[in-house]
Amino acid sequence: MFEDLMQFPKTEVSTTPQYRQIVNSIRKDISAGVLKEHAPLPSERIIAERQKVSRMTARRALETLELEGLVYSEKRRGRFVSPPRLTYDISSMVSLAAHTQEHGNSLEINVISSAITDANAHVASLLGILPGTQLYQYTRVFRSKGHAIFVETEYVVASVCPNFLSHNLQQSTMKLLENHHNIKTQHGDVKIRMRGMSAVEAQWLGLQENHAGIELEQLVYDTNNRPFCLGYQMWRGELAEFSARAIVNQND
Amino acid sequence: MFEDLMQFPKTEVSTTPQYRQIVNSIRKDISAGVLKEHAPLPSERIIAERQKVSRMTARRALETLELEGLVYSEKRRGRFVSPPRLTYDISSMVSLAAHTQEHGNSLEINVISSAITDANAHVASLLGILPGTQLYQYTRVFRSKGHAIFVETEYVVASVCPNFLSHNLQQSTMKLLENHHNIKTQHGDVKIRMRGMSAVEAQWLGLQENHAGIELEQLVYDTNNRPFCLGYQMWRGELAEFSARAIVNQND
DNA sequence: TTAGTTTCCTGGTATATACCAGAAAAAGAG
DNA sequence: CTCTTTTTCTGGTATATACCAGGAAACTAA
Repeated sequence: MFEDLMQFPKTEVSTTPQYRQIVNSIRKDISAGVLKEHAPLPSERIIAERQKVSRMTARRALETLELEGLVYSEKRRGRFVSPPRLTYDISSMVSLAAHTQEHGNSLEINVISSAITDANAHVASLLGILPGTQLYQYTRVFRSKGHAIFVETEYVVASVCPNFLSHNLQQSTMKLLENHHNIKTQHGDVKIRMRGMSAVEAQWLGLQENHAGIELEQLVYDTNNRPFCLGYQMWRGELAEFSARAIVNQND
Repeated sequence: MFEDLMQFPKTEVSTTPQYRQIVNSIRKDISAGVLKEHAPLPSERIIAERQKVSRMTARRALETLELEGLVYSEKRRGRFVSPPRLTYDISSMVSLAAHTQEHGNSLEINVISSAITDANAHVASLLGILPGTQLYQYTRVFRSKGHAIFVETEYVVASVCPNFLSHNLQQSTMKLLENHHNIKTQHGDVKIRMRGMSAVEAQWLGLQENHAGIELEQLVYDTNNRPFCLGYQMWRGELAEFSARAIVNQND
């Protein structure tokens, strides 16, 4: 299965570091399809043995592949080949859940927690409300084919949608608010940044702490131009791709 | 200067790993302002000595801080505190160069290379031209206060702007095309993804290979709805934040 | 068959050591 | 004072070893 690893001529005095040679070899196997998506990679110890390097060197090679996004690791289970990226169109504020389901790709939603809370200073200032105002807060994990893609925490102003939490949260929030509370979304302000995951986020996604991810902050406005929902999505960086359409400001 | 590192009670039998305790300690110093932006962190050897851990453990702590984006490293010079993120508004296709300069933050542009090339299959398909069509290709590094932020490679269809490369490329491309070639930008399709840097990209930015970054792919259309410019920006992930505005599709 | 236990395998943490290459500062020469 | 050389400091690579904790599979007793 991992023949390429064997053939690599280590005798050849190369200036490229050993760990990087291993990286290249595995990368080749992945792009050639020898290793398919979600397939387990050889373990640190096995690579060390086959390549005649120390385990720490093998480890470094695998960690590099993780950094590149070609490989992901689950806590103590092993390392696996990353599947192709999932594209999320942030310009069309349509919830990913609705979008993906319409296109046949299943997207499972797990509700981790839901509660009524009081807005803290940060959330309050973004939502334009007073600190202490009642909010619905809930956290959901989104999976595709059994694999966690991202985790989302949303804050919804409670006064605009009484008994919100009594609904089934395993669906698109925007559609839920539209159908049951007559709130129409007008637009959203989105911010995207790269960030290391916190301990809880990593746990929710079944990953190793400090896994690199992309955070998506969404502030959603209703047709009265008032913000009513704030969401934070933490995506596995290697699985995500975001698309947007930029319109030129004519009076510039 | 690094007093906090000394006081940390390592005797306290904690379940949190030593390297993570060091991470927390340094993180505290950064958020408290003891360590200011671009300030050098103590070296691996010094941390190892002071904290009475092996150098590899100190190293792991510093690498974790890099993953989190709080710290960046320059090749063999040392590690430094990351400055605050720079926000780039992808919705208003205004070039970052123009935008930043209007707001007083200087943004220096270094032209690394510029040439006339033939479109390869990939670029051609995106630009809607035939492979082999002549293109202007140029690479520029963008710096703020002397620190590299991102590197950009753009491909412009040569036929629409003769003698394009004779202009000074140390300015906004969109404005240049508008002023000298009467090409007006209408909109752009943007894609954002996290990626490890290639060797050259890292070199251009003065960073270590496999530094995590964010790639921004921009396909720019003119008022005839024809794509004329393709750009790839590689941002230092810890320094970038992208904002966009999403408009809801009413007939959804 | 099923439920529980044991064993093996995985990565996670940690140490101590060694040498290399490049950046930068210190020392020396003119 | 400037230019060159040397030394020191930085991270980068690499080895060999050790023990731990949790997942998974195999084995074992009901």
